[in-house]
Amino acid sequence: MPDRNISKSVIKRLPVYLRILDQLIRRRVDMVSSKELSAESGFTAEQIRKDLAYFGAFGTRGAGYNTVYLREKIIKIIGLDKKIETIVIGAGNLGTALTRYNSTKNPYVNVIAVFDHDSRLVGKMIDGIEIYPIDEAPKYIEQNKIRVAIIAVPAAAAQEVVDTVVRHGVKALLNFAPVKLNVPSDVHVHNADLTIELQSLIYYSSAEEERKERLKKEIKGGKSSKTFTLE
Amino acid sequence: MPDRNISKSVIKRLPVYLRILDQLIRRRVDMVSSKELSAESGFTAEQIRKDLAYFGAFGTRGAGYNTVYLREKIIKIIGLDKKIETIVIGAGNLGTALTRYNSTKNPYVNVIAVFDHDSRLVGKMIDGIEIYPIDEAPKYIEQNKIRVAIIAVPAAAAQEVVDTVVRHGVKALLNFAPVKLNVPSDVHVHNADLTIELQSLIYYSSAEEERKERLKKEIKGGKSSKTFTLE
DNA sequence: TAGATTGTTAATCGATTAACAATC
DNA sequence: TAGATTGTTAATCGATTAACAATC
Repeated sequence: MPDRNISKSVIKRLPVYLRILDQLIRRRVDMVSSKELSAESGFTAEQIRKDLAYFGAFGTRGAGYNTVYLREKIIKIIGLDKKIETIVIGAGNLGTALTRYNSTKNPYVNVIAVFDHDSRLVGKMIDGIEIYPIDEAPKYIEQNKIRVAIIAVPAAAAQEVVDTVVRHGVKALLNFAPVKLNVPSDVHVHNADLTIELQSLIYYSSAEEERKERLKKEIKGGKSSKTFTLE
Repeated sequence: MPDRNISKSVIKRLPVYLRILDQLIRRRVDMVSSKELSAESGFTAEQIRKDLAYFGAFGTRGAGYNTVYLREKIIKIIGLDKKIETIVIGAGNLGTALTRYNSTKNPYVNVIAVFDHDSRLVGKMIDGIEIYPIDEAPKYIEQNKIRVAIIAVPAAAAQEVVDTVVRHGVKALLNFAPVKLNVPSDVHVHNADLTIELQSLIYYSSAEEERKERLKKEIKGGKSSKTFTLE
């Protein structure tokens, strides 16, 4: 797997391709072109070809990509070929919903334990997944070689929790707490701050903005509000 | 408010600045430098100054930014100065959690109604917010001039729901459904696909990757894993 | 062979970083 | 005045887009 410094943007698009391939395979589609992947993903065909080319030549000129083969390749690139197990820290509303959501929607990653500070929650189950006391997280992480954790604790508690899990081997974090987390340089954090997402949307929702946006787009080349669909 | 084509990346950073300012004001801090904002946000001081300068000259040379004044300015820029009301479509696990989460964590945006297809959920309350039948969404959106909606329905239902809400005036969408939504060019979509976030993290969690990442960073100038804190 | 579509190199675009004059 | 920090312009970097030769 050749692999220099692939950018974050490329890596974030890979799971999108994977999802589309899963759908195509379910529909028994054999081959797919970058143009068709573009229609389904919203990314340009050139970008898709370039993204894939970072990792190898997976397509057939004149024909496109074999869906099953490309899917396998992407799974290997991301690292989803081994069983991936993760934990959720925080069994509040969000932690509970994320745990449930993941178990139905994510075929590649399993939440195998939830941790919480609140002793009243400990021992309860979320979709068959047990809630453990937060103190047991270090041992659990080490024994189960957990590398990825989902942080769904209040902002004030997040840094301490993260320091702990990182100390015991976690290398990547999906952070829902509204704080900047400080981590060693070999640990990756993806922030999924819902408040910030929602607030920045407001900017685009006002009437004046619409006009300006439309104007900008029209000047740029007048792409009429086209929709992307598989042709 | 001068305002050409400010990039999405800039707009996404504004709520981060806002959150930090809120914290500083709560701590009765009067002035803040771009360097201090950098420490709290993780963005560079240059970038912060540049971001703010797109909208005006809010600082004082030699002294920094007045927290209260800058907060007010950012609120105006984003459009959070008017009361912002939004709706959640989908009262499943995720929709429910998002509704609850927002009411405690987001001081600037209110979820005022939830909609669901399932008649067994209709009439129930989530933190004092009522669940309505999805058919009532069009009327509700128009009467309450809703411009922003949060989509938390299954992938298969998302496009239809979005078509409907957009037809009745929604201009910005926070989409949790794992599908590419097709919308007119004057409507904005932020995708918050948790599955994709989590999957792309896996790439960064493997042992080989760590080595490469470390290597890359060391070559680039050996920033030791420093932590950012307010000095 | 003709048509289609990849893989890759070159050109463009945009965003970040660096530098520094302005000025409190 | 000296020190600090902004606002802004210029330089750099990186990512996207365009173009096209390779080839099925």
